[in-house]
Amino acid sequence: MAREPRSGSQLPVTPTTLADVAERAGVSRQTVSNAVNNPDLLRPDTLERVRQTIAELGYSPNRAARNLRTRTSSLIGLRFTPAQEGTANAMMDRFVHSLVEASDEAGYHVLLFPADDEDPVGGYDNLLRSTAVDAFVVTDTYLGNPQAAWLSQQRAPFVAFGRPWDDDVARHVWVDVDGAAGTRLATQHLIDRGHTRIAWIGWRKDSPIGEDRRSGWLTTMHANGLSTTGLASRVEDVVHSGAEAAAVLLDESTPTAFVCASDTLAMGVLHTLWIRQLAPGRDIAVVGFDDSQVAQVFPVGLTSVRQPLEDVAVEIVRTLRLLLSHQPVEARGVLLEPTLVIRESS
Amino acid sequence: MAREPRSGSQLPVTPTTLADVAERAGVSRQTVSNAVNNPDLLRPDTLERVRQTIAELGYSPNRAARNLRTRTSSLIGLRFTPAQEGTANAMMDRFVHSLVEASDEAGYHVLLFPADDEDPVGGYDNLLRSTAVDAFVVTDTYLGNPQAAWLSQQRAPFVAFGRPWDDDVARHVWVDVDGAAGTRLATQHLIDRGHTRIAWIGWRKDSPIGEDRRSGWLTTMHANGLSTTGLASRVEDVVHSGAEAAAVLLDESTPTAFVCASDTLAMGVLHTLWIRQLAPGRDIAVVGFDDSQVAQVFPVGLTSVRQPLEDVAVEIVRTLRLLLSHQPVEARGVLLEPTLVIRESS
DNA sequence: GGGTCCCCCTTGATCGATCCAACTGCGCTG
DNA sequence: CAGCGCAGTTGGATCGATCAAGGGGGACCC
Repeated sequence: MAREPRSGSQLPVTPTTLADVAERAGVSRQTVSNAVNNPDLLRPDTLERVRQTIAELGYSPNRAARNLRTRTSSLIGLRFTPAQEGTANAMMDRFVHSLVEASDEAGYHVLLFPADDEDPVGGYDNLLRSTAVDAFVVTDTYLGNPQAAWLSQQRAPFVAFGRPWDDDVARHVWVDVDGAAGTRLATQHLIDRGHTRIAWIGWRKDSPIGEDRRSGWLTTMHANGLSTTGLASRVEDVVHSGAEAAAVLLDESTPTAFVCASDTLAMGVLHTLWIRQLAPGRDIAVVGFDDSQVAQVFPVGLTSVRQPLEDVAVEIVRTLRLLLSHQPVEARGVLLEPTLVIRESS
Repeated sequence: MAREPRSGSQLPVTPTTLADVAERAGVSRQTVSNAVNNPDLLRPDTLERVRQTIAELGYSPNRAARNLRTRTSSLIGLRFTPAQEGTANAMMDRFVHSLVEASDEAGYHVLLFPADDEDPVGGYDNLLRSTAVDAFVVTDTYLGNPQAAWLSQQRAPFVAFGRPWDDDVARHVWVDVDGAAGTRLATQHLIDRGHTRIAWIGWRKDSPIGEDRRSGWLTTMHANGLSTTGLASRVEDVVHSGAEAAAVLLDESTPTAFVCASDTLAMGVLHTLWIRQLAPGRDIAVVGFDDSQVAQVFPVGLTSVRQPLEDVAVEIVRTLRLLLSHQPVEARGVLLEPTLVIRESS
């Protein structure tokens, strides 16, 4: 089993194995394994000697062998939906970045696999049965999505980013951001600035996330004794629709501020203001949702609700570790608070 | 070795193995393996019988065991740089999506690992030595970046998205987009629309990518007999700088159009136009680079150069497969042509 | 002196796939 | 009828790690 050490820093044809280290350090394989995984079991001087040999030979445990024996992979699967080019998608990308960071700190890597429209659970099934990943992070848990239910049924460990809105079925663990709290922040911010006629432009009624965000605006308005009649609009999540809705609301209800369910819709409002020669922030205030790049780069900075995606990722990874180590999870769901990033538009 | 088949569609505690399939189908393990990996070696009726058993038991080969034996992982490593929140980053995210799709079709998955600023090759080294990935895709090959050179030296298979600009050192395989061709398209488009005084706002001189894009503008102007004196500006890639540069150029050289090295800078130009009450597209034309979401969502759609990232990803995966199967790669580098997405701003 | 711990380390078996060499029919040839 | 080649199949070894037992030796106690 003797092997040549790495010449220079060149990778050898066959990488160093645990047995190589053992022989060189004059100990058994198990001792080397313990030096890596259970250092407390070794006498300090032995540990030091083995560690030095590991460093000398540039040894890293073979992932495949370890995975085979321990029946784990240190990989977290994430279905990466195809680029749809909207502001919501950009939010997801920011989340993926956070997830990669958080996972790494817990010793996990993130494995991406594509979405297959025809077979929504196909990718999951494959990775699960071939024991390629330890767990999943599920991101699209909107109403009627089969993934979460399917994974639960398979007893596959996973954490969802997003609440199960039809909670009579779902019994899984989740982390989410309180959208209503976000729009409450936004609305209160505008009220504090003296606005009283604050309009809402949101998504269609069948979107639970949209209705949640809408409720934040609604309750805050009412809590402040402000009327909301004629000030709400529900449209498709595209710039064009946002612009139209803003035009109609301006004509019919003369609002002085807009709270939107997304930055995309807020862009639409800004478009209408532009056409009507109204200055955002001075004439009319606008607040968006998601703090997308558009909000940041836009010449007139767009005030927007920002989801704490870094925290979401950390919380998800923390929960995953509990699940994987079969420890009890304190709460089935965790709800995090968003923040308001204030810019020139309000 | 007898195991219970899966009850219903529930995942068993210990998944089905190749030996289970063999026993149930009344053949040897090797025959099952061949049915999966070398179907031609089996008699049609045997193959059919084994395949049916595989389907019945819901068998998928254990990834770890296969990886250990074959010394491959079917994983492609990609360093996922932390979210810097610029338009360039959004471009990378779009590329990752394409890469996941292209990899999947070739039977690979994408493994993300975070960037460590202190040790630029740390993540690579780890994955390489632990044989966790088969190859890498390197995305940040700008001047002076050590990754590519280091990987080459380690004889690690990888393909770069981006040319090695200091090509006296680099000898690796790459795929890139012809930035100069993009700005040529943009400039010619503006010339065709009757513009003669077309300004350039680009990055600082030490960016080879920026200089490449600049050259496309320069050569096209000269090829059409147009002067470029006083029409070029090199600044930081932030909105603010773009706005300033546009203001200076407008005052001093009265251009009627702008070509920018990025959408970020184009946003700055739009900002200045907004302040000066100039209508983009009607009074002054603007072209950006990268076709980011900002360009698409902006009320006045921004004309922008779009990189064919889907094609880049496909080409990268194709090249990787050649590398991994030790087949000769036809060309050390492949240069793809971008397209111009024309919107209202020009 | 001898037994009992405990600490530290070693040995053999194992995870589940693929590689390897050998083995079995079967048809054909000399 | 022995010998040979070919296609299909077989059991055993192997990849490199961890798991589960199994010592050896010193300290300590009776």
